[in-house]
Amino acid sequence: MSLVETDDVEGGESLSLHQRILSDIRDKILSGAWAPGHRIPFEHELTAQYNCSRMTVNKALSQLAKAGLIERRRRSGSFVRQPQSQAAVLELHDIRIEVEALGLPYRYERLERVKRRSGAEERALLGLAAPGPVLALEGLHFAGERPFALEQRLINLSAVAEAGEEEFLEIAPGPWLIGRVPWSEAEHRIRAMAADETIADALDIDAGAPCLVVERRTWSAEHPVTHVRFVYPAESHTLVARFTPSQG
Amino acid sequence: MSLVETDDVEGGESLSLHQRILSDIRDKILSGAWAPGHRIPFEHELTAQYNCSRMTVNKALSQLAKAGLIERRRRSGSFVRQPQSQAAVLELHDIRIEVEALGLPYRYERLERVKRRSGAEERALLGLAAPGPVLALEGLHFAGERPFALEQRLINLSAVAEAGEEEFLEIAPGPWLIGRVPWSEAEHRIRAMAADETIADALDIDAGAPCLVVERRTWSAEHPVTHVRFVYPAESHTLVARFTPSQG
DNA sequence: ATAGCGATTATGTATATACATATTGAAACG
DNA sequence: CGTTTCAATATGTATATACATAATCGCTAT
Repeated sequence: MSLVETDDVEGGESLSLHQRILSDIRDKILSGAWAPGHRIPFEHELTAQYNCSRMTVNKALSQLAKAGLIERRRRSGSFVRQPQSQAAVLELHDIRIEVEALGLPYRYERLERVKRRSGAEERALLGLAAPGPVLALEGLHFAGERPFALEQRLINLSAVAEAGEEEFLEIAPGPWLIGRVPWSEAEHRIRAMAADETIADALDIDAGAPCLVVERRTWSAEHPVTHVRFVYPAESHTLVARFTPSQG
Repeated sequence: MSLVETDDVEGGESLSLHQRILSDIRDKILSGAWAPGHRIPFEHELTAQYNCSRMTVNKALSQLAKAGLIERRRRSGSFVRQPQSQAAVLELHDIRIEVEALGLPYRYERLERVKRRSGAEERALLGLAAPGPVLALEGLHFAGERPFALEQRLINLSAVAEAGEEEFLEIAPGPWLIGRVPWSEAEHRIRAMAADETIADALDIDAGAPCLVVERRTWSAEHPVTHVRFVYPAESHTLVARFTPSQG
């Protein structure tokens, strides 16, 4: 069974066998050759076709199933799934890195820092059940001399007590938290908003000007950690997400 | 080796063994118990610990590595990776489904449909190298009686010839394309914008009002397929993305 | 000392095998 | 005729094993 009939001169790359099987099938699906609903050859057929063991075929098919490209049904076989779930990998970069990528000097400046017990609104933002101590921060990210983004943040001090000791005068709370608290879950909300007086003032734009607002809530092992709202002037910012339906 | 010493009364769920190993390790990492850089027990240690074969442990560790939570080094072992890459899974729903989820009747209405050779600007939007036939569409998605989103779309007719035959009078091009052309790659751009005259008119809002703009380019096996721009009035729309750093 | 070499070790990939589990289709039965 | 039962089948998971590959450690010879 391991004669390795090198009759497939085509590939010649350095892919492992199960990767080659996976990508062959994925290409058939993406090229449309195998339409949604089409039944993929049974494991034992692929086993014969690639002259390999079932485990190897299984590895490829399991991954395709996890990627959502195919659906596996016992006794029936594996089928190309109907609608591509349009799941996109959206990477939200560190603002410092974003700014420096523009070739501009980066600076963070704290505007406000208040420690208090969470009110009802703040509990809602954080997803907290009971009141507790929170740290409310407001700061500005600069690109050169111009304000690049306004940050309004709540930190749940019950989850991250050390944050209470930190001043955050020139270090942004984002990177500080990342290095300290591993996150297990997060939620983004992205929307457009007209700048109100406060925001217009901070960002040095006209009141009513359109802004992109990105809100993020983060949990670590079930505990709410932080809620942050970034407000970008519309001209200065675009979120870009590039992605593929599966993960190869 | 398969005595299955049921000494672990704790779990009791219905997870497969490799899933349990995976989630145990993931929890240790996410809880911070194993900090970045920490060396994870060797495969043969986990093999002993869980009283299972190396293949089973390997399956768990391979998946953690693919998810980016750990890094594997030959001869050295596996290590918790440094920075959580903040990759978010952003799902962009079908607008029809979004509207119907709000309990409102959905309707699509075509505003414009022009077939022409692509100009320079359109080639840039689509990512086309050479000029070719394109279909330019403009349409409105309604939630009840109110305009919900404006859609401006270019379809590369060299890639999807059949689209040239379709009128798209009441069927939105999005779902039509999804069912016909499998996509292999896409790119999103998300930004805020002030409504210009055309947009304000179509969406029945004031000129200058903030809008959320989502642009998407899609490829199928290297060929540019379509470029679409959705414009939402700021009040009517928020993108939500919920995600975890790994994929369990 | 140090450059080179081989033994050791952990991971990477694959095989052959085994049994569990869900589902289907057909035969047996009331 | 409808229902139950059962065997066949494809996937799901796990084992034991084997060899490949890369990196590191320690020894040796220069």
